Amino acid sequence: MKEYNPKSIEAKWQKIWDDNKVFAARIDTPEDKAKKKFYALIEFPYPSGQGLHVGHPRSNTAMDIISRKRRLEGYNVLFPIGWDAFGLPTENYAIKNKVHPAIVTEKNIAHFKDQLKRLGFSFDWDREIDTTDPDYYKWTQWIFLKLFEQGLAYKSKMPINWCTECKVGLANEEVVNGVCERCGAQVIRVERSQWMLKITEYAQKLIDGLDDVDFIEKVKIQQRNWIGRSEGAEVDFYVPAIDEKLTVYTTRPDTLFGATYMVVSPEDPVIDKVKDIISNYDEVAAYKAEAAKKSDFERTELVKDKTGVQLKGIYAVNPVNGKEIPIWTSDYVLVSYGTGKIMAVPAHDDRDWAFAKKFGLDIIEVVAGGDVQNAAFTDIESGVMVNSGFLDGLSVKEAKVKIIDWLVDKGVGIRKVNYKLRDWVFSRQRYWGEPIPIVICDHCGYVPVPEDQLPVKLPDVESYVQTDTGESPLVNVPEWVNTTCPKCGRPAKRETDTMPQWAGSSWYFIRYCDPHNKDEYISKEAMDYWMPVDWYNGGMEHTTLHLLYSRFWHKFLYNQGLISCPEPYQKRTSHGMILGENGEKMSKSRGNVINPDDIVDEIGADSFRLYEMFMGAFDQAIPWSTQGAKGCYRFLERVWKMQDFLTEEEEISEALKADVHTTIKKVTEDYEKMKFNTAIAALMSLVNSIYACGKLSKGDFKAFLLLLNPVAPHITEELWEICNIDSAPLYKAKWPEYDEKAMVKANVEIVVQICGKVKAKIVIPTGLDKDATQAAALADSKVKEIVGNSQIKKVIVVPGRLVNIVI
RNA sequence: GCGGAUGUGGUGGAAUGGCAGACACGCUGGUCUUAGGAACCAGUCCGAGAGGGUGUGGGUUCGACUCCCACCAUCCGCACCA
Repeated sequence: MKEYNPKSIEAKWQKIWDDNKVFAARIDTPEDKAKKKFYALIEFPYPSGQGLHVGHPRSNTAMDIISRKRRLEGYNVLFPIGWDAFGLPTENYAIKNKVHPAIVTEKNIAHFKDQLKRLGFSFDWDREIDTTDPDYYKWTQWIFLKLFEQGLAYKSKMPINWCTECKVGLANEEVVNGVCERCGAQVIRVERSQWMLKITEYAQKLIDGLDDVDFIEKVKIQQRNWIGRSEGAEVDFYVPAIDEKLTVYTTRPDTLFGATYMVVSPEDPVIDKVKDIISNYDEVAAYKAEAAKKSDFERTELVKDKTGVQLKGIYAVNPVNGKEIPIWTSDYVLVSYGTGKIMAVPAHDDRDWAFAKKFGLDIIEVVAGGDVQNAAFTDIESGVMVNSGFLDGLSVKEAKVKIIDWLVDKGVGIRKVNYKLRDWVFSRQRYWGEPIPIVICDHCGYVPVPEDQLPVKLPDVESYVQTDTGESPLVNVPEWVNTTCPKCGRPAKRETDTMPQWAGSSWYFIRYCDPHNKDEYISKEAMDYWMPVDWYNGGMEHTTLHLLYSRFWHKFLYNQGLISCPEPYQKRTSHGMILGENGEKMSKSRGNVINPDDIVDEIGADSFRLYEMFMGAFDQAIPWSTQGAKGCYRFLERVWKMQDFLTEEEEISEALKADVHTTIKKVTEDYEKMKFNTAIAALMSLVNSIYACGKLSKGDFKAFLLLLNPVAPHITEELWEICNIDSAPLYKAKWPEYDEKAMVKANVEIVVQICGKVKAKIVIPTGLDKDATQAAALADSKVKEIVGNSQIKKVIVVPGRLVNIVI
């Protein structure tokens, strides 16, 4: 027997798989199409300069296991790979080192590809895509134009999140704790004209669609929370001084009788309108200026301490009782949610209560059950309406229905659903992104670039740095910017903003089905066969970003009749992070980064993959342990040496046979549930049993190799070949099946408890009935001794498991 | 504050109503060795033992890591969303 040499084995099989295109997904022949399809997807990597980190292989290996298992089960499997290559780090690197981002990208991709190939993933490399390839982003631009045609892409001057460091506008999703998700610099609000995508139009569809897909529950919950649907009413408050209605949004219309003042956000246009009417405009204007200066971070920091100014000299009329209430402005009311105005009910809302206490405003109880002078009473389950005219005596729930009917009837309010979700800021003032295919014409406005002129390619520029005003470096390329209007033919300018990183990844799973199509973004044939993705694994950090954005694009395409399924992903799972050996998040600055290359060099890809799957529960964060990885290498060495155990015997023992079948069942089921750690533990146990026997039949070895193959594909193929398990290679074999009958052993050990404490163990024949089991337990000498003369009150028998005697 | 999770040996974890600690890592002792950071063998929850033991306190049950109630701790996400 040769020594186990992972390096040569792995190189050998990777070449065989490649040369024979073993993992190519095809629908060329009727036989291909007759097969059941399985589309497995991982989030395509961003090819950063640092190369692959150990997080990538965790997701990749998991889906590789599922894909390999599916192939052995006879499915036609699509398991593609590509590059999400537009983005800031590459651009920043390009700026610093004065290299074209395309060259940096090419270099990084080559490095990533090399690293991934060494790990032996069964990707279909013929379908490799790259979001920065004009042949790819042509279709990204094409989809943008579809959105534009339907009015879902629009330009709007609005306050956006501006990163002071990256000098770039950010989506809400990219702002974390008031700082830039990427660089950590402060984010401030600035007014800018931006391209926006109307994801809000799909808010309800994005919620509803979750009912029809198999996503892990926490993903669904997080998406629902992020979209933030709430039901309530809009109510009009008349303001006599300007003869206008101010409309507020509330989820508690039942508390309308308790509204003692009104608050508008500092940005509300009504402030301008009352400029000459109110007596303290200077004070209000100063407050407004102060609020505008505050960054989001400062605004959230001051959560507890409420500020505000009354608009003195005017009041609003509560439609339900004609009461005149003061109007205030405060930054605890957000311009971007609801109507930007609220009715304040301090008795039943914590924020209003804090504000009212600070400024000495009235607190009127309208729901009985609390002590509203000491704290807001916000329980909506138990309260009964009081001080509320025709609502008195009703429950909160009943009052809600009745008041809305009343408001609608009187024409002073409507039922209203609101969402926290905002439209998606889609412009970036950066170079390394897809150009937005729009021409700005003084006469015609925003004019889409005609389809036959796509792609609008990125021109070369001298410098990738934004201008001082924060515009895209593309403005410095006059020969590119200056063009003619496709509509009227007069001189016009190209849009210089580019798309955000999220654009290319919002539809890449569609392109994988038909990556080389020059005429369409996907053919009908490929779409009908491959879509939707059957199983998508990825990180939780993408739940409210990529995962939501791509569902939005997909639903839009579905609405346009451009794709045949309403949801892109049938199933979504998520892996836990791999931490450094010290239990902290892996990062360069902490110096705890593990490079997969080093591990593969030392113990090989199979051991590396095995350890990544064995280290712990797949969905939990787990610290890396290089020692643990070496333990997996030891296991594979033991597997390697099993070739010496092979005998001509067909069955070694009944017990081993039962072990093999039990393991087939366990491993088959555990892989499906992504319980890779216990599947591998079962395989290790089986190896321990085989070692105890010291011999092994070919049939048992065959089953074992197939079970281990998805995790450790190289060593299993090699052993299959050298032990001559079959004339065809393992990758052409069939997944093993288990026989329930073979899993049953002749005898079984059961536990005898006395009053719930284990006192003895007895071996009885399998299948013994309750009475016989009980008799066997009572006949045991140790049991007899303990029971003695005590009276037996009760005996519980669980056949095949235990007997519990209560005395 | 709201939402979600997690809590078991020295470590990663297993067991989802039926023998707690499977499977590994580490450690201890041994075999072989010039050597061992290799390989193999034995041991390894605590306790001398009876017995005790899954964050804490209660409950349900013949029986609870598992189910119920209350609490504590840690992690993650969202956060003035009316």
